[in-house]
Amino acid sequence: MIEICTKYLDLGRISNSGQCFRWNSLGNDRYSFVTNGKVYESYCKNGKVVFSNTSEDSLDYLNKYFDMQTDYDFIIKVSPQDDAYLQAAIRKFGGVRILNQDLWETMVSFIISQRKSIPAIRSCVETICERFGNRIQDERYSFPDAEVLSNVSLDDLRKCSVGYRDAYIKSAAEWFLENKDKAITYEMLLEIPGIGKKVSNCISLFALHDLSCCPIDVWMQRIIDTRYNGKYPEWMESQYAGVYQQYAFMYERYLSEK
DNA sequence: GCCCAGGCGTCCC
DNA sequence: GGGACGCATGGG
Repeated sequence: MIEICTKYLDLGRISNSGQCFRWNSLGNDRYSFVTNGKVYESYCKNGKVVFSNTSEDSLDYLNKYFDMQTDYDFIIKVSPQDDAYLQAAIRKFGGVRILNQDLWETMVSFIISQRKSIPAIRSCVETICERFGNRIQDERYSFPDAEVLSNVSLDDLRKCSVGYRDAYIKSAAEWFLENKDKAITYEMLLEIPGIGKKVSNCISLFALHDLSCCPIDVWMQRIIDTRYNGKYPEWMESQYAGVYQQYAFMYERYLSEK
């Protein structure tokens, strides 16, 4: 068992943040998630986040995964104080951090994400893991690496409910194997069929950890149209745009559910 | 059954 | 460079 202490780490909200698709609620505010080829279990106790089924050798990984080196206090402090909408979003979702996720898994997850709901993305990703990943424990499987998916037939990919994205995934696998020794950038990702600005921004934010990247999906466009009269607010072009975007994305979805 | 989803590629102007 | 259109599929 290891613990991480912070006020900006809300497991429940992170699990529903739309940046990760392999988190599950275990009930009683406990969550499991698959990353780093392992299944982690976590809960919050006395202001600390506890990882109950792992030891010190995962501490460095989890500190990186949960972005503990970034000062969210500062990011929130320098946000525009006169923007009532953004400040309300921060108050509600300030416990969400931008995760440092695996590049390859994030590439495939967000290629799948286009024109799909978050539950549908989770379902697709989980099916791909069950069919092509390695069994870790119980019914949990690792995310298959690029070499494995590059050798899977389009038919077998399509059986995972990815639809027309099957060829995108396969060409992304080949691209990734060719470029795996290079430093991948936002611009390079745009070369891959099926990856446009929005998806490349998501990958750059959630895997390359460029906090200035600001994915504009249907929810963000709705925010621009209805909350800012069709004009991009200043914070969308700031150096922490991706973080503010995450709060706003979740806040707008939250408001629509009420 | 209908509508929508963390969009993109293509075509056409 | 911008706008219309088709796209596979599941969840609500």
